[in-house]
Amino acid sequence: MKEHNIKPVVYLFNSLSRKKGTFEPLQPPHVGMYVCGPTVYGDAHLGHARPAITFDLVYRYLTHLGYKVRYVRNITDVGHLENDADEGEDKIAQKARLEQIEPMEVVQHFTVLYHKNMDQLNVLRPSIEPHASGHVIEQITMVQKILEKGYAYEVNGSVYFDVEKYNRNHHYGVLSGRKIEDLISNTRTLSGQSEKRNNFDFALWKKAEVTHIMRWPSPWGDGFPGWHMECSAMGCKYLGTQFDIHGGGMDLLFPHHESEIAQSTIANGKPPAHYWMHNNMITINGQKMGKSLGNAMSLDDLFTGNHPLLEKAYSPMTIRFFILQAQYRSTLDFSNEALQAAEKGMKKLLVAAAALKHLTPDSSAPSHGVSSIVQSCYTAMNDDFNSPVALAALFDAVRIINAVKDGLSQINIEEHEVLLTLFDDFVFGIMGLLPEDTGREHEVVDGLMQTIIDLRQDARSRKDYATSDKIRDRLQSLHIEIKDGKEGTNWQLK
RNA sequence: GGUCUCGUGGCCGAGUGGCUAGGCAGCGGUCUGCAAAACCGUGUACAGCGGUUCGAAUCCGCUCGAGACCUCCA
Repeated sequence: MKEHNIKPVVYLFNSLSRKKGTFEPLQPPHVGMYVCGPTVYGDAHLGHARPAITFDLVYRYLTHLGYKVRYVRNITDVGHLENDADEGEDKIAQKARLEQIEPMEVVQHFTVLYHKNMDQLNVLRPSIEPHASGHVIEQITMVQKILEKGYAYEVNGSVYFDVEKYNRNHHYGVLSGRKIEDLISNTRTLSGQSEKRNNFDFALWKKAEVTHIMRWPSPWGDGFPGWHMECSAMGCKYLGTQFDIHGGGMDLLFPHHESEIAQSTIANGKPPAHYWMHNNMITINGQKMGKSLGNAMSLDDLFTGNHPLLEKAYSPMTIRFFILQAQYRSTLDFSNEALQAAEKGMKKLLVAAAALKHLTPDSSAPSHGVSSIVQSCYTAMNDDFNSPVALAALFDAVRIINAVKDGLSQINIEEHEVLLTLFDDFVFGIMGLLPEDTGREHEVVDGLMQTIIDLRQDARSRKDYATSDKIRDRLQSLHIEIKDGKEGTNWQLK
């Protein structure tokens, strides 16, 4: 483990117990984490950013603490069952038919787009990113195991999980808090239902109709895997039959994760994950944002400002900061006002981070109590990854940095070092924020700006304010902000 | 209908029994040729009603309101 003053005891909220508890990996220092990734049949939207950033934070923080994390996040490219007019048709296949192109072409297109957007958000790539389509054999094998154990039945080329039988000696509903009796009256009528023994049984393998494009051969004929199979099969393949953390959006709690638990428990003799973590939803006007609700905002829309709900474009880092300003288990309400507040707050933090590097420490300066800020950051993150509280602590440091920068206070060498480390670790390493103007032309621009600032300074010393104001106004119209301070003049892009 | 969650100041958002969360916006001041930025100061916020307690935003009950899941979804 990396050396820290703070004992790295992480408390996390486990959806299984609905309580916070200490995080104890099965095989420390190794941590296995599986997170449900995107179905690549449409643009990546704000809703995809939340789990990606949430679990990126978890990944970064656990890694920072010294854990060796294997982070697996899947790409769903075999589709799930659609539930509109084309009931039962594979999502990917449906889109492909519409566009008259190959399903895998659709998959490729949206996978590339997803990766691009995630890179923009500075979300680290997971250790392994398995595709469901590349693991059909593993899924078939797992279905066979469940059949052998007698917890599934084949009907007409499809295989279903026998929930009622499972529930006799297990609890189908441990995760979501449901009771099987409640499910009986509440399950919707779906195609193929008549084949099922009970309408709450779920498909492990589904027969492909002749028109179905995406299909694979199996012992039960041509078909495709059931909705929950891929995560169980791939999680098991790369992390073992039991691993530490399984994550995803709250909307996946039931039936997806519940069913994963059931089928893995039968296939492997034990439930798959020790800790289940679920991020909450992003809302628009208090309502969940979702692809199927038609109110989803794509990440490209956000980044370009090209959407009727958007007053302006918001940078990827603004989106990241916005998401980190809420604890992952809370809903986060979207609005232009909130996004603009996040934008300004983040800028303040990043400007201070840059200024920190150029502070001149004073060996005789008294202490600012910086170590308590460091402690607060760790305490916050250890408490179920409470990023907003950690950010609040960082803003305490911002105040100190600005005071020193303005010559209103001094900082000693030790505390300067502590702050440099803190910002490297937390702002950049753990929160994953990036300064936004890190172009290659940066140095040139810097030089040009310095020249202009010097000229303006000359004018000012001649009291030629007409010229100095003209320079400032022209720069202003280019969204370059001139800031005169005690230590000289700075500039930044607005 | 069933299961569950939430309701915090102008906005976002932490906080789970007593100690200033924080950010944005606003107001007053310092600095500045003017400004911007920064800094300092500034808000009797916890949906309502009742209960427990020396003490409740925090625990309990009820009422009202909002949302999620039960169907693919992050």
